[in-house]
Amino acid sequence: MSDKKKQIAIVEDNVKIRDLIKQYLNMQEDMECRNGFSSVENLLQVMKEGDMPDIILMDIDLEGMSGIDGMKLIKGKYSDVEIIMLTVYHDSHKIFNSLRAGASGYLLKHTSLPEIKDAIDVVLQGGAPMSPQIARKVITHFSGGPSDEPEKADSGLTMREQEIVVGLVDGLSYKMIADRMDISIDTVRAHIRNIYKKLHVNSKAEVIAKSLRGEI
Amino acid sequence: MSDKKKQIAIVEDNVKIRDLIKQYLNMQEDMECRNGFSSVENLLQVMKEGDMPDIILMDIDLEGMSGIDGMKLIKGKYSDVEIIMLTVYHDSHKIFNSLRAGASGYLLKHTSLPEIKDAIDVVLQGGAPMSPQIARKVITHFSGGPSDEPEKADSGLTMREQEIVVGLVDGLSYKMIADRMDISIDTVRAHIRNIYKKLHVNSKAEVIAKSLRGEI
DNA sequence: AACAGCGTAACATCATGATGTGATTGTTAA
DNA sequence: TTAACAATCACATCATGATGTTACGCTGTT
Repeated sequence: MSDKKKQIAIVEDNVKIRDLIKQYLNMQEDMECRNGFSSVENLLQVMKEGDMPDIILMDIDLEGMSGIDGMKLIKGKYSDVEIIMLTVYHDSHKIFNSLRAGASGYLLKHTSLPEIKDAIDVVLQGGAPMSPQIARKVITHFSGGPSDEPEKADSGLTMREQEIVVGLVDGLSYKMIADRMDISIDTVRAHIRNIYKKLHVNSKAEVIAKSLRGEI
Repeated sequence: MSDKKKQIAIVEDNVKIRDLIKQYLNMQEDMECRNGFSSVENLLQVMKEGDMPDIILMDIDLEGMSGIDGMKLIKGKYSDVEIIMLTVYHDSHKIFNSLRAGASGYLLKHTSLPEIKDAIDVVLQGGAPMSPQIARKVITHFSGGPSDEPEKADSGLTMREQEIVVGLVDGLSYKMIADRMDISIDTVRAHIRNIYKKLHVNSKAEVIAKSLRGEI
């Protein structure tokens, strides 16, 4: 790691909070926060003049340009700046818009000063800090899926049959499935026969395709 | 919160690791880990008998059914169980498959025991624990955007070979593919040989699975 | 001109998959 | 207590898939 102090910028319109964070960061060995800004416009001004921070702590709810729009702009121009969103919002829309726009992390504002410091360290090490509540939303979003499938068409497969399907999807042969499930190959055949009947197919390939299309 | 101890289950094929975690969790006030399992199959057996854990710590790399497949099965049947994936993999595919399959958290295995305990607490409070490195990958994925899929893992398949793959995914036999493409069945065989070589697989099933996972 | 890669094709051989028939055990619901 | 169904296993047979080897014409590159 370079021993040069990392430059941190803060964009936050509440002066008290801003100065508090700024002071705290300046007490750290390895970071320096020269500038605090009350708006994205101000920050951009300074960056255009060549004063490039390594990491930006950005509030979402700002006067003028929003933090999210600001981030898009900044990421567009200076793509290697890391930006951590700092906000009171739990709102999923804001969170996902931020992440999509390229945020490196997303912290809730009740985060303590040491935690903010830790978050910055995490980003410097290539990680992404996230409050657990935020992570939960992200994951829920994933689970819900991008195009989330309405219903899982049950197909009435039994436990055992589903396990067989899993084996097929994993690309296993009957023999390997039999070994994995500790049953005979003829039993595997029997199950597969029943699966074919229930799914109205007649080849391994179709079962795999159906399964991976979420039609099982 | 209820004052009843939360039931934790562990699925991990390394007995040492499993027992270590189990012991540690049992030393906690508010959690109990009665059962450790070496495979998803074993866990499912016990769950089927009505022994329902609140949270499952699940290794990804297991004998028999993989942790990801296992999670899909479990989430399908018992959707309100929380599952935390525990793994050595940084591999993006595994991570996203886990999250999509409904994992409540994703920890790397070097995670310390107290951190695992904290992770469980986080889940119980409705959050989602995530190692910073994992969070980073998730965010990067988001930044890539939901609509665009830039990673078309090329695999270097030729036009003709891709047509063959389409045929396979459609569930066609060699003969049917030959007819559709108006070539001989031996040519289909030849193409498929080359496809297998390029994709490092050795069955129709694997090609179909890869293709439908967007890995081609 | 020589080389490499693609698309085409044939022949052979063994492994695997698909399907029919039939049977035993246990659990569950009518 | 039947009847239905899940899960287990066996034997048989034919179709399909996997893999090795070899070969020819075409195209683009060195």
